[in-house]
Amino acid sequence: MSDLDTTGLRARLIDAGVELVTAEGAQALTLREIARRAGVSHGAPRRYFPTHVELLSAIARRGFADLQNRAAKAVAGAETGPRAQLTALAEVYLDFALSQRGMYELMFRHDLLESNRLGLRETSLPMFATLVELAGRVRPEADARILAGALWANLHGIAQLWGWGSLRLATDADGHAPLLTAALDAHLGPEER
Amino acid sequence: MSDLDTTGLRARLIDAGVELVTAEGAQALTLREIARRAGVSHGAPRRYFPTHVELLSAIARRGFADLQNRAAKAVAGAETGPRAQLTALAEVYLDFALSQRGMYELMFRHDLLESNRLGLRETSLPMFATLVELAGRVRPEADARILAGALWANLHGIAQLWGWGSLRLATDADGHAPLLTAALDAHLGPEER
DNA sequence: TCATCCCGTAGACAGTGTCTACCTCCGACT
DNA sequence: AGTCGGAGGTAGACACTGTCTACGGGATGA
Repeated sequence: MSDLDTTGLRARLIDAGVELVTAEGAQALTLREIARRAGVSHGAPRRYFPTHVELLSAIARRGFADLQNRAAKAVAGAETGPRAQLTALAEVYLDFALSQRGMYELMFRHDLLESNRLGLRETSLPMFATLVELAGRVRPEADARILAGALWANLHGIAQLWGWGSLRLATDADGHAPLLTAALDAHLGPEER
Repeated sequence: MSDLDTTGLRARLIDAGVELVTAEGAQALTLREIARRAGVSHGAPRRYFPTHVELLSAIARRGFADLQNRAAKAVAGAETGPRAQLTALAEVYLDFALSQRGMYELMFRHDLLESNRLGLRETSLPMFATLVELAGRVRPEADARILAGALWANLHGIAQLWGWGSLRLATDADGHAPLLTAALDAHLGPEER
């Protein structure tokens, strides 16, 4: 019944979708193609996902969970101190967005997901909570939620604009790194305070 | 031949597309529906736009031009001083993104546009150029392109995350304003330096 | 007058998401 | 043991999409 069931068709459909979006991008996530890759007819998914959107949402939830895991691991593995942990979190976030482009794209394609109803916002919440907590410790004088929200927005914007080439800089060799450090320095203050 | 022709079918198709995306959002921009609204058969657009993507790109170019106009007007109308002009530019940018959601969404849906080939990046460039110029005057010690890029990314992220509800703050009444001022203060320094 | 294109029509085709009728097991109940 | 019922998947229809191709018609130019 839940996504943890690794045997049933439900899980196989989600698996196929994750592979597909990773390999081919969000626009490849056709209901019929997912069914094909899962080895069933195009009508079968309807048993478990009444609509295409619900299947895509289940796939996106996998992405949010993945990102959440990476973020938690990064924070735990970083040197202590909120600033270093935030840096690690931000690096992992951008790395995820740029290495798992298809999945990241899906995760923020609100027209493809049941964004408003339960599920997705809840899944992305824990990462934002740690973001708020760490941001509050770095700059106690600021509104932690605003600070964290602005920082998240900055990361998201870098991922999107850099990710598909809207934003090209003179220093192409460095990639997105200078943007990331600029964002961190701006919102959190320079590294050595 | 160009988008400026207000009589031919080419311009009528773009007009219909702009109205449609404004009223119904990006996913409503069907080739056939645009043709219907322009009063022609579904095969007619092919004369002027060999593919769906090219028609959508022409519509998006209208959006970029509109945004560019608003930005220029905002900068011209603001009090002198780069910081005030940047604030006005940022406000206009966010206002555009949130009031013209469908068009803004289309403008950054790279899977729908001929993003790489000529046209779109060039259209969004002048705004970025003024962004770079103003940013360089506010903080001469920083790399202007990096600074402008990071700020643009922040605006874009706020527009996206706030725009469809990924980012909800405690202070719902204020809307996105605190995020905007946080971003401006972070990248440009507080208002009174 | 007649030939030539420009420009739009109309139909076909494969592919899509959704709906519905059916079929085929397998387990439970009498 | 025999039968019933429903869970779970199949298959076909439907309306819609983007693209392609054959066709028409009307103005323009030789």
